[in-house]
Amino acid sequence: MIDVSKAPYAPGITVWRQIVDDIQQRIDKGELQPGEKLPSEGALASMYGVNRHTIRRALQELAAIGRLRIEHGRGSFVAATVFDYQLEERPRFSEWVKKYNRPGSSEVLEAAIIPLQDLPELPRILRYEVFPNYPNVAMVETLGKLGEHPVSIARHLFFGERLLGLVDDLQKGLGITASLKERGVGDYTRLKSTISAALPKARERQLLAIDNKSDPIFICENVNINQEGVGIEFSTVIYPASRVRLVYEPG
Amino acid sequence: MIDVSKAPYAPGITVWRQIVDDIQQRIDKGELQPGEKLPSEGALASMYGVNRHTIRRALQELAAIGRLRIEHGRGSFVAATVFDYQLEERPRFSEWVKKYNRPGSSEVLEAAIIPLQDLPELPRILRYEVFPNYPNVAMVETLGKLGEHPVSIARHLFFGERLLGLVDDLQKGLGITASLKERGVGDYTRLKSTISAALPKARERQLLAIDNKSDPIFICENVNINQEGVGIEFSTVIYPASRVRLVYEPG
DNA sequence: TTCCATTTGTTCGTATGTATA
DNA sequence: TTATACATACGAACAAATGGA
Repeated sequence: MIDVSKAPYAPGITVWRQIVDDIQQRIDKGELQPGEKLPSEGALASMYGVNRHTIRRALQELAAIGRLRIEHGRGSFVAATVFDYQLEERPRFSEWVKKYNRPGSSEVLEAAIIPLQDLPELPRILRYEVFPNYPNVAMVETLGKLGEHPVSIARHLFFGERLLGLVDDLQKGLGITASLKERGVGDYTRLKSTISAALPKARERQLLAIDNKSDPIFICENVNINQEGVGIEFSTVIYPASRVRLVYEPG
Repeated sequence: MIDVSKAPYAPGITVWRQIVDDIQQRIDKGELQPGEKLPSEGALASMYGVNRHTIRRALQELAAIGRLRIEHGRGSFVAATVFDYQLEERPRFSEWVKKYNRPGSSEVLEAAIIPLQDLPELPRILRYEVFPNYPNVAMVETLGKLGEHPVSIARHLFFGERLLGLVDDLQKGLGITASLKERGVGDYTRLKSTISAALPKARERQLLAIDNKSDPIFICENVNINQEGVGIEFSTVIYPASRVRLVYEPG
């Protein structure tokens, strides 16, 4: 909660700007957490010792620059941290981490060899007509985080005899990209991504730490191929829409 | 409802596949409407003159390819029609219409000249640093349909003195692309699209005919520029996620 | 379903300081 | 100096949305 040391306001700078700066600093310091509700306008007005209009002017500004979310009849809330995920031909989680300069992690939730026939998404996969018809695939499920924020649940399916060893590699602590390189897949590119949206199931909400029941998730189905055009990986990645935006930038 | 002319099944092709094709055709012809409930498995079995297992195999396949939704204890329902929207450097609604071979329409909901200052999204717009700083913009809101299905609500903001006349042009029945061409904007391309997701507000649900309260929408913010790199249009487009998937295909 | 308390949104009015012609 | 316009700040009242009893 906010504790205002009722200092007199500096002259020469408008009061509402000083309040904007103050609240922004409290957010940056972590004193105010993403999603947290601010006191009501009336309460803030008396805490800061100003008129409600002055508080409103400050809150409007903070909302305009994306630090707050104001909801009619409910209150003002500290905006969630948002990570822009770039749709690219060569998507790499490590690039994303670098962009936001936070400790990224990719925890393996599950890894197993699965018979092709058991895949519920098999008909969709076959329709792309790029994946080799091996009897088994390597399935790896990972939870991606940027800093403390869970940002993705990825279900990777790797096609090809050599890639089945990936499951072991990962349990030895090797990363996916590293293991692929080891196994002769140095470069792979995106053929297609199909994006849909839905509300999360219970497990997804829990893993992605989605508080608000009405926050949707993105569901991206990706087809990745090697330089010869052979399907290497089919992945289904779930992103929490409250924390991740997808960005398309041609060229 | 389905009326099966109990023809003998073609040899050489499995019966369940023939049933899949038959049901798929009925959906395509419009004989079965999106959301409609199919007869029970037992009823279908006797109608098609096959065992219930054969029907089940066919229904499983139809669900796997996304044409049906099977709900335990309720029945099978024709899946909503899904339109894939391609993220492209030169997006045109007309291309989308062509792809699905349906009568497309773009109804103008509202068109007006608006002072720049009154735009709630102004701070975000300015951050792109490509839009000229005219005092007014032309705002056009359109409802896009493919066949009978509403697929988009677009709020276009056009920047530049010459483009203010667009508002009049549209009320005369001219299309956006045509009017732009008239006004010297022959070619414009996408600089960036930012995609988020949320649940629709009441008005959006109504316009987009979204039945299910928990069906999310895509919100795409697009920045379009001309060949000189000057910002022409900032648009916010809403797609119903139950009916539209976004597709990214590099190259 | 209705009612009520809380909270934000909007619109009046008033007063003051500052920049500009 | 004067007049004007503008942004800032305060006060009060009511409208509209939300959530819980």
